[in-house]
Amino acid sequence: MKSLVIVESPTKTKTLKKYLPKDYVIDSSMGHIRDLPASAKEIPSKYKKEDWSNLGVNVDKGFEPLYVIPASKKKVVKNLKKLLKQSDELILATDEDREGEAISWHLTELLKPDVPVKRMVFREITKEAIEQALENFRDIDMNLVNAQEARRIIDRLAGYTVSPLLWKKIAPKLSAGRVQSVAVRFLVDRERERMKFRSARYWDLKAKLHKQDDEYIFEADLTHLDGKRLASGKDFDENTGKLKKPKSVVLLDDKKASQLRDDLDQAEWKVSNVEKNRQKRNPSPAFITSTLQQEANRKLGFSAKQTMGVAQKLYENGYITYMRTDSARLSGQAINAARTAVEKEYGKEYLFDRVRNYGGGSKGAQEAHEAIRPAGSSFRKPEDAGLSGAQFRLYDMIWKRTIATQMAQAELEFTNVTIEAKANGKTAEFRTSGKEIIFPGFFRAYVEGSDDPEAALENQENYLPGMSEGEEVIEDGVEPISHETKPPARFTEASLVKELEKQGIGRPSTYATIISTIQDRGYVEADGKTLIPTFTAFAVTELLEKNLEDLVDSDFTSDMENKLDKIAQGELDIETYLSSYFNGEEGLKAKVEKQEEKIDPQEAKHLHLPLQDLDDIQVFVGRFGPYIKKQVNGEELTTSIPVSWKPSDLTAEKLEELIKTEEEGPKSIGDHPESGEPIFVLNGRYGPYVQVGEVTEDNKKPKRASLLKGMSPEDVDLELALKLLELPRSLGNHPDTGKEIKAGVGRYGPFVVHDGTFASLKRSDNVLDIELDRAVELLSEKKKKSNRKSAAIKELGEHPEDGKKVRVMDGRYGPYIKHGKKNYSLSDDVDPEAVTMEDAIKLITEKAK
DNA sequence: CAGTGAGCGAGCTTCCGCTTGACTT
Repeated sequence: MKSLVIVESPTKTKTLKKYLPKDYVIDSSMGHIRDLPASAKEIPSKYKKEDWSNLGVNVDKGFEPLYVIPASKKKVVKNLKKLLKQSDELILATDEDREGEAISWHLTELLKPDVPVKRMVFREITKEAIEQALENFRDIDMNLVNAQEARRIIDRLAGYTVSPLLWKKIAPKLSAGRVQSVAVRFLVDRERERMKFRSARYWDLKAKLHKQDDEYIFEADLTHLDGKRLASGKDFDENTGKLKKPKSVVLLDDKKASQLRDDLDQAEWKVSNVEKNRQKRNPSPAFITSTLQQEANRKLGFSAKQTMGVAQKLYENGYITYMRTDSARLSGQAINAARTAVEKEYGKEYLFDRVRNYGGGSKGAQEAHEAIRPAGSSFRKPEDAGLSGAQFRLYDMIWKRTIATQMAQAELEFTNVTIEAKANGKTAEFRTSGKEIIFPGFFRAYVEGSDDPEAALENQENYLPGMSEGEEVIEDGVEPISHETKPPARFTEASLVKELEKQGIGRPSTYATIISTIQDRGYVEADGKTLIPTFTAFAVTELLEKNLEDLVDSDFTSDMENKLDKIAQGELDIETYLSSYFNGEEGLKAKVEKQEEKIDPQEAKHLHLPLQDLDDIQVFVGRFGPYIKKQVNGEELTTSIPVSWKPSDLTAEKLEELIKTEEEGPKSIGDHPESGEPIFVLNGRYGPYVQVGEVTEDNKKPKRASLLKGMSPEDVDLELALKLLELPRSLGNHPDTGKEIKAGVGRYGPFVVHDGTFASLKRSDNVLDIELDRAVELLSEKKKKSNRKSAAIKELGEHPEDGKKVRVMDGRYGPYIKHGKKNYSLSDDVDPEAVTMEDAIKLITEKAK
């Protein structure tokens, strides 16, 4: 008897093969094999005329979905059909969650088996688990399949009815969805808080102290003055920068702080209180997808996408368990392996006396897989695993975190000491605290990273000499310290994934793509690790908040999950649910239709940013990017916001300035000494530039030149403008060859050129006043390189996505990155020695676009 | 490159969740 077993992932087929009888044929579906049509070209022609064809769901007839096989899956289906013909039995072993159940159902629908069909489920691939699964087949759970279908249809209806509204009202190709719109709103909301934020400055004192019989100097901070608490960051209102309760705290400014320091000059310093307390710490749960992405981002600087690429490789090569999971649960096998490793590596005293297992993952977790951990029944030590580069670093982190779960608690002792300084009738209270690690426990293996640098200090020791109440200490100087309150930090990929997961939005398989999607749609730009929402993000979020609140509310997903649970329990009918969402007066369809009439496109493009004193300047997003508008003397003036500006860069002052240049018209800063034409400083889409003469009707383009980086329009005088317009300019002739050397600004920045050889200027050079000697120097540096053959500067390791080698090379035309056989030059302002794998990957993906 | 912020109009854009493709140097 031949059985065909279908799983979701090809890697699983390999491991599963070991535990299944020899005559079982195992193959994979590669995820879903059928779906609603993704685009117009996937809609079968016989449905194209239908009103609902674009949705792929017959909303007029019971929300019947139209399923198609995407081109990429045709081969898979054909192959599975062939294999099934040769089999006597079909065993569906897709994942044990909502999506997995649906995949099994789609497989039966497509393969139409005329042999017996069995559903097999297991949560770990071990001999016992598989043997048990083989004896406990069940049927496909149609309620669960219905729940998945409802989820799929809801997402489609929401996404494909609201997105077109955005095309009509704001800009084509925009998108909205249950997940992405909430993610974008998180970013926009945080940015609004930052824009409203008003910083405050306050001062305190830091005292250097030592014991009478001990030279060790420690520091203590002023916390109270004459019994009243000193103001610190949390006492200030974020939106005003003023104290929330001015009467209950003491606020020191620069002068008062210095005065107090002088007053304390003759003070007596005495320990007034010593408190000790011990605390125990438990290790974090084993990794799930979201926490792995966060830690790799914090500790290794990987993006979510990179992390998943590296993890995929580790998984395929049998180093780790499945990397897309929402459960922190460790199997019995894993716990044993971890405990064995702890004992071997750290000794028995580091082993936790009980088994520690963190069941239950996040909100809405489906727990089809266990935690991400080293594969197998005994863990390979990272150093002995034969890994390098990114794979080694990620595996090492996973190994340590897993081991740590079975390690003893860490024990810490905190000592808080209060010291009083009395002088001139004033009592100043200083505090200091020490931290001692009594027993490191799991700290030996693993300490969780943090987005907050202050919290990262948590696990460091902080020595403090022993002191007792009443003891006198000696002052070694007191210094006023100024502090500034900071706005809430922008999201990073790590903190966004954390927030999404906390709200139960998105799934392990989608966190990385959510971030890509919102970037691709132009809602977000990454600046290093931070994610910054664009003007478009503000416009879209505003429109949704005002008109379709559900879609930007994270409660929508939790509400949907509750309904899906009911469907999965057989307590709610799928059509009833979908109809209540889509039809009726309060349904999505009617709402969108109503908004389509109601919303004025011009008003939808009008941003309401939390800016103060805007004085009727209005901000819009338009076809050519963001622009501003103001009525001046009955006339409507508009002008572009330069492309490099972010929403949070806007201030009333800067916008006034833009309007002013527009209002005054092109303002001449003088006439060209030769032609006599006026020279203007103008503001264009790419920022400020200078122009000679007016634009005439006859299509002739006037001479123009952009301002250089860091130049401000009001600083441009005639002399500077002429210099800019002169580029490329001649520097004279090369002393050796007699040929001319020119300086100019090109696509890759300022350069000098001689006899067809270009050399980029360094950051410290200025193209406007660079002299011949310096140009010769730059060119000869370049020449030295050109006489050499390319040489490797640094090996970076393997690219996480394709495993090809990445290295930094020094070539004839300057340093470049070599990725497989492709080369990418580095710009001159980066230090080739300091290039990291992360930089290289960024460059490669950018250039590949 | 760069100034504008409108409109002709066929056919298209868009969602979320599963999973990894590989024609040749």
